[in-house]
Amino acid sequence: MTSRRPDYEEEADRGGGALRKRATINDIARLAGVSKKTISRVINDSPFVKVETRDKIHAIMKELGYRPDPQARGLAFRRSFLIGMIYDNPNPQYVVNVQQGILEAVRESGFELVVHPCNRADAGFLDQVRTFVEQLKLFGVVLTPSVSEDDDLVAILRELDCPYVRVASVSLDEAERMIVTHDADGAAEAARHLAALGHTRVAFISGPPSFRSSHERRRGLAEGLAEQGITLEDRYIIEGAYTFDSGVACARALLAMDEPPTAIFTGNDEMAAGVYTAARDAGVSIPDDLSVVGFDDSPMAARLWPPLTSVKLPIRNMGRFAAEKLIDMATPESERRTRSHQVEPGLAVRGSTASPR
Amino acid sequence: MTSRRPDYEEEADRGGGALRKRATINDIARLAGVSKKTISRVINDSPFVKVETRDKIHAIMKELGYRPDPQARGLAFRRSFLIGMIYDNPNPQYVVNVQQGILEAVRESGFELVVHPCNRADAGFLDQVRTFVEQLKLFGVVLTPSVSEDDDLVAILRELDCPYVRVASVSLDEAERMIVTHDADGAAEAARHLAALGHTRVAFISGPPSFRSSHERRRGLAEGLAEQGITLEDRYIIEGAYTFDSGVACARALLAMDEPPTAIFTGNDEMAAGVYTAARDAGVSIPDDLSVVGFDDSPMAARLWPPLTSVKLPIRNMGRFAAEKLIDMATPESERRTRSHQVEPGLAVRGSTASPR
DNA sequence: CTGAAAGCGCTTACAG
DNA sequence: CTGAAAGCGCTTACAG
Repeated sequence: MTSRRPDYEEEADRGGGALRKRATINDIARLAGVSKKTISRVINDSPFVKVETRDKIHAIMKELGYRPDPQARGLAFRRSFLIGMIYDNPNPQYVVNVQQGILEAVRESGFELVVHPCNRADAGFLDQVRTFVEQLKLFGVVLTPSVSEDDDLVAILRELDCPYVRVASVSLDEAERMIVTHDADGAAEAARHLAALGHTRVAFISGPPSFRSSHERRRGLAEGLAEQGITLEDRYIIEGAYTFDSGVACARALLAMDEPPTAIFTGNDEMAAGVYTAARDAGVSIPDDLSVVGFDDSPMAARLWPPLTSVKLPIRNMGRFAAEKLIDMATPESERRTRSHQVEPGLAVRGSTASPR
Repeated sequence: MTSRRPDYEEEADRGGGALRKRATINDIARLAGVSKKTISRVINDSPFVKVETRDKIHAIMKELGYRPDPQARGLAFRRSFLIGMIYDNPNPQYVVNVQQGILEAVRESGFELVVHPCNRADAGFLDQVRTFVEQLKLFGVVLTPSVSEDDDLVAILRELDCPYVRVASVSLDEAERMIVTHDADGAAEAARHLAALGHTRVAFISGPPSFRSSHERRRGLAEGLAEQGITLEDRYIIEGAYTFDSGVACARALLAMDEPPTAIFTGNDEMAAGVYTAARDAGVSIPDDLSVVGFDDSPMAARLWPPLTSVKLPIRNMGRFAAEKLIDMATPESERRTRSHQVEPGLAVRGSTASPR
């Protein structure tokens, strides 16, 4: 091989194919003096290759910078090396964090991430997901709430024989296929925090009932309060929609009560921001007149005034754990690293909570 | 073909391949009584197929729900049907919006989106991008700031013959490869708004100088003020880092001046939120004592109190336009829809701006 | 432990 | 306007 000036190579190639053509399995086989099947065995970590043969092949691969073509492998395997993330969560911070977690897990693994936002309200929703998974022959998919709660969707994935991991507030499937976020535990921690401050009239603004998390967060709050002998009264439970406007409206209703709550726990931070607005309009001071706790610990939480106390989920880790489980499914049990995939919510305590007057 | 009960099919298949095996080009060819080359011509919209032949083939494809396998086509084409998004922007809202725009553009097109966040400060940054593009044989990539400003990165893409479109505040490349966001125009609009309110002592908290946008936003502000006969004084220009904390620090310095500004324009909303904190600590009231204008119109802008006036970029459209340009590159000029890809910033006027006392 | 043949589902290059 | 052959870069199934 004669060495060429890079300039020349670039010049010669503009508009054409790759520069130096990348080595293929055939090149490696020829150089190693073995069949390509043996190269294939090395690529796939088969134990049926003599150690010296393997080492020699590895050396040649390294020298040529050889990397097997995922497209060709995929065609032969009838499966790609792509992991899909299917989601309908409107919270960008959540989405980006999960993506980052998945990417952390797949780094150096040869897998790549394909994103697929969707809308469960769309008529063609299930068909679209089916096409997506089928066309890309996805290696597996990560599902986040609320699509992770959709059993019809899961049925399609099973039918297509596409591995999946569901991220959800509560277990909905076999353990290997679940990342459980224990939202109730986080809500219970918020409840204990409020109880410790001396609150007894605690209200809950829930998300829409179609989200599991709405129920889990409520359950956790009720149980956490009950531990301290406090009742989450029905009159203090009100249904929001996980939106800012619904937070404003619900808070207005609560603050207009004859005996208004001294603390409000909201299903997410977005609604907590709505509570701030309603409180301001009503001349209610946070935290002096009213304590507020959110859920998500979004970046906004720390930017509000006073900064918002909020339940925090390790979202990036949730994405990473999910992808790791997916990859584990393809790894022989013997070679699998045992690793814990426990998700534990926490509470970021800030200035929006204080003892009632 | 005998029809089977779905139950049975599911039963029979668990853990195996796809249920009913999907039709291939060979099935279509056999049923149509032509060679697979002719099917291939139909798939690729070749004009060299008799109309009746084409129609017949289309009918058969439709009946069988045939969709060509992108992996197999990709292997033969030496190029995948994946579009990459390479980014290092820390703003999740921005990232998610661009992603949505790209997905809008590729919908029904058979392309899919692979995301690749990265860090320009990493030692292996360029190599990682090269591997990503090379391994996936990307159809093309969309670059957003600040990676869109990286000429070394672009050189690699050219070398790999990978089409790209750069999203940036100012033109850095041929028109077909650029989505120009005209940040300066948005900043100028902010300037005109402040001037109209009667402000003359206007300050600018910039982003890091390594971002083009920092310079463009400053330039636009200066030019917009100059139009109205107002000077953006050097003493009122201060360098931030696009972070909340830097916004706090810069605003503190500005408010401590003997003759503090009556209005502050920040390079992004995150720093504007920092200005709010510094103003609160200093007992300075927004907008009575100080007007504030941000950039991005992030969701937080409307949640702050008072709601933040901010320059708004059509981020989703920017992503869509970029992907459309990419797809256009592969479309013969004759069939290309002419469509405008102009990006125009706007100004969301809210409660954080008022006339100075 | 290793290999020759056939195949994954498409396209290119050539021929007619 | 249409097709037979070879090939894209891998793996499976079989044989030894």
